[in-house]
Amino acid sequence: MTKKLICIVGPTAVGKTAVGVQLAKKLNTVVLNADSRQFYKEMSIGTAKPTLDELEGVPHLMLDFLSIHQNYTVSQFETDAIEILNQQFLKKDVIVLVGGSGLFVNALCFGLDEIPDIDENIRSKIRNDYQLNGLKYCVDYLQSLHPLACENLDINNPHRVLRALEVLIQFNKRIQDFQTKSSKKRNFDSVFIGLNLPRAELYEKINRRVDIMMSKGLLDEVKKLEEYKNLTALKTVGYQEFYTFGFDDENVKIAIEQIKQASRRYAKRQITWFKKTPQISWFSPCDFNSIVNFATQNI
RNA sequence: GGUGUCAUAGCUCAGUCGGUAGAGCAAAGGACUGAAAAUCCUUGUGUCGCUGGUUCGAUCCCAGCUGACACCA
Repeated sequence: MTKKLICIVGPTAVGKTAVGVQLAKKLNTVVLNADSRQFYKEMSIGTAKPTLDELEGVPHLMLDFLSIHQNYTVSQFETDAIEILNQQFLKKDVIVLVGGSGLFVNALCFGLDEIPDIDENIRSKIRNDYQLNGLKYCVDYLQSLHPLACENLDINNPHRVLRALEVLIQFNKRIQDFQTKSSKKRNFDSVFIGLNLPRAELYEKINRRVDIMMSKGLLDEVKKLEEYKNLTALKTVGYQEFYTFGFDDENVKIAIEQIKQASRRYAKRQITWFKKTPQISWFSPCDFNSIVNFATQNI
């Protein structure tokens, strides 16, 4: 019998954690986390990481296992998660994945194309070039290295341009030529459960959750991490806003509104992402019975 | 009570020498392969406060009304 990974996906604050825990209990299994900011030990309140109580004794894997000082990438996640799944599938026939980071879920379920690591020197030189000379310089540089380097490339997007540059410089091969768009074969089947709510209701929940985070002590957590605000992990909704606006009363109020807004926008992007995955069956997080029925029928 | 200024997109405001209007923000939609809670792209019809008047034609000029603000009593 093929092992099953039941993936619970959807926008932030929709209620994935609770559904995941309940489903895992029902199926007597564990939860694998695929929320890229809940990896970090130092960030808990602002990432809505489930508390010990909320875990209800269900083991959670890949939660709270990294330091913000470690560089972590999607491809490392792919490797680590596959290894953990292999171990767990020795004992379990079904595992529940809970996560809002679409790229990470896809990396695990469908795989990334293999691109070897980039030399640190090349990488930092490119970042430096970008800082000094700007995006247009990088695009021109790309173009000068390969006439078709910008084909199907979002040249307005610094992340994409810098990545394309580092790959081209290191391997003398365009990143597009690494990208096969084909899925990797996995030794388990993925079953996708999408959670969503009417937009107004979701936004209500998001706003309320930010207020709850504040009452749980978000401000202290954020202040404690301020000296690391330039780390990638801290480039996160709920943290950056305070570093931008500051900590006195007036600014805290502004930052809270900004966090709510950024979270709503983030939710919107997540919905856009997951909508294009045709394998997903959509449910309301309140409709737990249907979710259980669907899950049990598909394992 | 008097005088003046203002009233245009969800918000803040431009503008039309009279030919029914456009920015920023918000919002919506989309993209996404090693920074992804990141990053990027696209999208602007609204009784131009209300009622009349002048005019071929008024959001624009005139009058009255309503509301906001300022100053004077």
